[in-house]
Amino acid sequence: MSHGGARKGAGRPKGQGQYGEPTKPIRLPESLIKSVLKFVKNKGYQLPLYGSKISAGHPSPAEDDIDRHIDLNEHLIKHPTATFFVRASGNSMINAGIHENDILIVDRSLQPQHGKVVIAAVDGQLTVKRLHKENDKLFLMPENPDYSPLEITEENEVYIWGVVTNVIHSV
Amino acid sequence: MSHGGARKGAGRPKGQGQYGEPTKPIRLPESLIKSVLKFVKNKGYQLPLYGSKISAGHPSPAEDDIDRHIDLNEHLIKHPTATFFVRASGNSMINAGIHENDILIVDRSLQPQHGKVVIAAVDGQLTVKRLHKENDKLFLMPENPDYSPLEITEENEVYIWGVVTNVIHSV
DNA sequence: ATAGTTGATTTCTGTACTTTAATCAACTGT
DNA sequence: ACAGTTGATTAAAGTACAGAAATCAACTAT
Repeated sequence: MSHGGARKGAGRPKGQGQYGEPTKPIRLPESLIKSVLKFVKNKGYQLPLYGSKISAGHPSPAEDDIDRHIDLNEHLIKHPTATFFVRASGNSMINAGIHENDILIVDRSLQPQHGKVVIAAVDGQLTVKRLHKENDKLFLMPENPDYSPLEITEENEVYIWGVVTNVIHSV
Repeated sequence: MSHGGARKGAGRPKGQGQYGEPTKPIRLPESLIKSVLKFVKNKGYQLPLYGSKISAGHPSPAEDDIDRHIDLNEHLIKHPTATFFVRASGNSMINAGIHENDILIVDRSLQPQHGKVVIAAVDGQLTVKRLHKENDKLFLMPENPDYSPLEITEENEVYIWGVVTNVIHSV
């Protein structure tokens, strides 16, 4: 009086889970569970990055043109604990591609070297400038002919916060 | 012959876990476990966004100036399944803040309306232009005086891929 | 006294196990 | 014959439980 029985194909099919693949229980801090579930739902925000050439037709950019998939956080933020964002104001760095209200990604763990764009505090105001070293003198150089360089001396209290790595501009 | 015994303060202290807060086991797809652990280690990539004013001194940008904490993915990508990235080439949109090699964030779920910056396929080549509607005619407008507008007609095979929402520029 | 040892206690952590879900095939009634 | 029912089977999902870790206080030896 047997029903069913051992046979191929019986049982719940594989890949029927919500993720279509095997899962494992992992302990997560409660405060992050919500955002982790969102993160997982979006497959870790791994989105395709295309080049500029696409094959003809228009079903979708050609698969073979996909350079790779990237996650903005991982791609832009190398030192998460040392990184912060600043909203840019003014247009003294317009020629470096920094516009009013852009979001600047600042990495505090990078050395502010000659030629780097840095965030500096001048008179209690954050400002973006390119750091320029010349004959042991340090300058904060704007990249806009309407503005003047500022030399960093003992007198003026200038503190360099970090190095700007990327600019996020809203079109 | 008893040692220890029930008493206040005995036992492993609370908040001694690696996250300093209660945890819960959650099932995750195996392929994403690695990146989820990274995500959790970085506290969900929630980083502070500062304004441009800071209080004097230089221990750290004043706490009260923190607008909020943001996650780049959540902030920039509203429709994860419809979003992709394209690397910009050429400088026909320089006046819109789009430079060579910038990464463009493109949302395919947004309507390409008049005035929006769009990604279009022209002759099998991806191009960025501003969409311009005038008397029922559609144009792809460069934002660089050295380039000319292109009218979208039945003849030329122009397909609009999506709307550019943000530009990521490396300094 | 004082330092080290040991049992009791509490929390943390990973995974084993139970419950639920989905499918197949034999069985049953019309 | 055909549709519906039921047991067997396998996979998925959530949780309970056992072992590890950390701390306290009584005990012990010096």
